[in-house]
Amino acid sequence: MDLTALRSFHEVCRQGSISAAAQALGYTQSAVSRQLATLETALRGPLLRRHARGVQPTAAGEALLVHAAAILARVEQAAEEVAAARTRQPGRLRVGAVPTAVGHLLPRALTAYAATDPGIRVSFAEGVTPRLLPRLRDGKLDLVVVTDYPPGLPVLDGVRVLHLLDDRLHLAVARTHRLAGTGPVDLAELADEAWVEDYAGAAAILTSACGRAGFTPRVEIETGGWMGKLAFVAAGFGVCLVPGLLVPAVRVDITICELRDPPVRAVYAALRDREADSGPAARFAAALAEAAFA
Amino acid sequence: MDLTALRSFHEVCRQGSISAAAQALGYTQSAVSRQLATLETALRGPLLRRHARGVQPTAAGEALLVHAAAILARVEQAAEEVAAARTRQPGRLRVGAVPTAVGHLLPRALTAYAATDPGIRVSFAEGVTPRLLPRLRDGKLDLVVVTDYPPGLPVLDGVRVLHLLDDRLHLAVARTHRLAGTGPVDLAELADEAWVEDYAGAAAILTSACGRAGFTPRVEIETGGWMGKLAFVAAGFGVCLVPGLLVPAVRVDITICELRDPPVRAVYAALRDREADSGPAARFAAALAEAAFA
DNA sequence: ACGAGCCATGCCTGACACGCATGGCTGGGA
DNA sequence: TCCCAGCCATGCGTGTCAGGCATGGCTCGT
Repeated sequence: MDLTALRSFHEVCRQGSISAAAQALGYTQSAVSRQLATLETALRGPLLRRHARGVQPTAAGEALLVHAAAILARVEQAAEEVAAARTRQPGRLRVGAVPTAVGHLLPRALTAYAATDPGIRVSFAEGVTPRLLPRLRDGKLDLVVVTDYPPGLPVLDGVRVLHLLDDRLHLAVARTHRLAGTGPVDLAELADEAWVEDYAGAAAILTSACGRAGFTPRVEIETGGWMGKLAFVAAGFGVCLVPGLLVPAVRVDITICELRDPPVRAVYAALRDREADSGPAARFAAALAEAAFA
Repeated sequence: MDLTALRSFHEVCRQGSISAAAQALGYTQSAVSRQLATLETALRGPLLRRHARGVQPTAAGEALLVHAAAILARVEQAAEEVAAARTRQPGRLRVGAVPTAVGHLLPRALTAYAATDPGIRVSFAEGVTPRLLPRLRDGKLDLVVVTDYPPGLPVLDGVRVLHLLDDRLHLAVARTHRLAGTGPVDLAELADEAWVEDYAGAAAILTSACGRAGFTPRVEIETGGWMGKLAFVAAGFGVCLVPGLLVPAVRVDITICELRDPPVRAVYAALRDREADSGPAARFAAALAEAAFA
C-alpha cells in the first residue's frame, strides 16, 4: 500500500470517476488508473466496479475507503504536529542556578547565548544544589548551575556534568571591622570572631577550613539567604565567607578581604545526557563555559 | 511522506540504530539513511539526532513517532479489513437482538431495510445484552439490538452504540387479577404480590424500582424466557414487569396495566466502529432508528 | 594511537511512475 | 438500429527514483 495510491483511491471514490479524480489531483487518467490497478494487485482483488460512466467501490473498496480517509487524515495531522513541534521546541529554556551564580555568571552567559539562539526565551530559577538536580532529572528544568558545596555533588543517571570554574571564597566584614582594608588574611586570625551562616548545613566548608586553621568557628547568627546574611555582617554581628562570584554584588557597607590559602568550591553546569550534544541547553552550557573562563 | 520511510523511521527509533533497523527491515544501512534524509526534507528539518553509536529522535521526531505508529497500525488494519470483506459471504447481515426487540421492532426495521439492500439476506439471533456484545466484537454478529438492562451496557472498544428509544416498563397481570383493567398503578400497591422473573440477575430493575416504592419484591417463580414467564403470570402465580416493546405481543389472557412513574430502560443498536458509517450494518441501524421513531 | 562501530554520500543500475496515444466498451440520443 | 460521446485499460517510451556497493569521516573505547 502506498499513500499516493490511497489518496487517489479516496478522490476517485469521492468523485465517482477516475478521469475527474485525475484532473483534481494533477495526474492523467491513465496514471490514476494504473495506481488503482497497483493497489488492487497489492490487496488481491478489485476495489472498484467500472462502469461506462464512472466507478463505484465494491464492498472491499468501501471497507478500504474508511481506513484510507483515516490514514490520510492522520498523515496530515502528523505533518502538522511535526511542524508545531519545531516551532514550539526552540521557544523556551529553563535554567536553575545557585544564587551566587545568578548574580553575575548567568547574565554574562545570557549575553553570549542570545546571539546564537535569538528565538529562545530563557527563564531562571534559584535553588540549592540538592534541590536543583532532581528538578533537572524530572524535566522541570533544562539546565542547572550547581556547586560541590557540601553535601557535595550527587551523581545522577542521565545527567551530564560540566566543570565551569573553581571559585575561591573570600572574607566579608563590616566597614568598621578591624580587618577591613587588610589582606590577605590568615583564617587563624579569625578564631575569636562571631560567624554568620545561612544554614547549619552550609557551614561545612567553613568548619573544615577553620579546622585546618586549628579552631572551630562560633556561628552566632543563622539566617536565610544572602540578603539577610550580608545585612547582619554589615551591622557588625559577625563575619562570613563569600564566594568570588558574589563579590561584585556585595553591598557598599561591607568590605571584602582576600584569604591566604582560601577554601575553594567548584561550579558546574548540569544537563540531561540526551540534550548534552546539541540543542539550546547544550549551547547555553557552552555560553556558561565561555562566561566562566573570562 | 511515504509509508516505507515511516516504517523505517519507526524501526530506527525502536532499535536506536540505522544499521540495526536496516538489517531488521532487509535494507542496507545507506538505503535507510537516505529514506530518513528524504523524510526529513519532506518534513523540513531533522527528526533524529545522530551520535557515534546510534540515533535518538528529536522533539519533532518524537511527535512524528506517535503518528507513525498509529498510521502503520491503521494500514495493517485496512489490509485485514479488505481481506475480510472479500472472504465474508456477500449479501449477508447477521443481527442479534434481545427477545423483546425481535418481537416487534426488528420486523418493522427489516421492511424498511429490504428496500434499500435487496440483495442482502438478514438473519436474526436472540440473546441477552451481555452475550450479544461480545459476539458482535468477535465478528460473529454484524449488528445487535441491546438494552441498558442490568448489569447495564458495557463499553467495548471498537463498538459504536446508537440510542434507539426509551422503553417504559408495564405491569402484566392475569385477566382475573384484582388490578386487571385499572391504572395507572402505583408500585406500592404491589408490595404483597408474588413476582415472576426469568432469572435472578434480571430482577435488578425490579428490585430497585420496588425499593424506591418502599418494599422488597417477593420473587416466587424463576423461569427462563418470556413464554414461560408470561405463562406463569397468566396462570395467576404472580405478576411481572414487561417492556413497552413487548406489549403488542402479549397473550390474550394477560392484562397490561400502565405504571405511575414506571421504570425505563433504553434500547440501543450496536455495531463495529469501522462499519458504522457505511455498509449494510449502517443502513440497518438507520432502518432501526426509523422504526423506533414511528 | 588505533581500531571498531556507525552514519553520510558518491556512483551506478535496474525498476518504476507517469504522459501520450490508442483501442475497447457502454449507454444515451437521434 | 446506429452512431457518438464519455470513460477506462493498456502499449510504448522516457525521465526519475530507490536501493546496493564502496568509501570517507567522526566518535568512542581500549
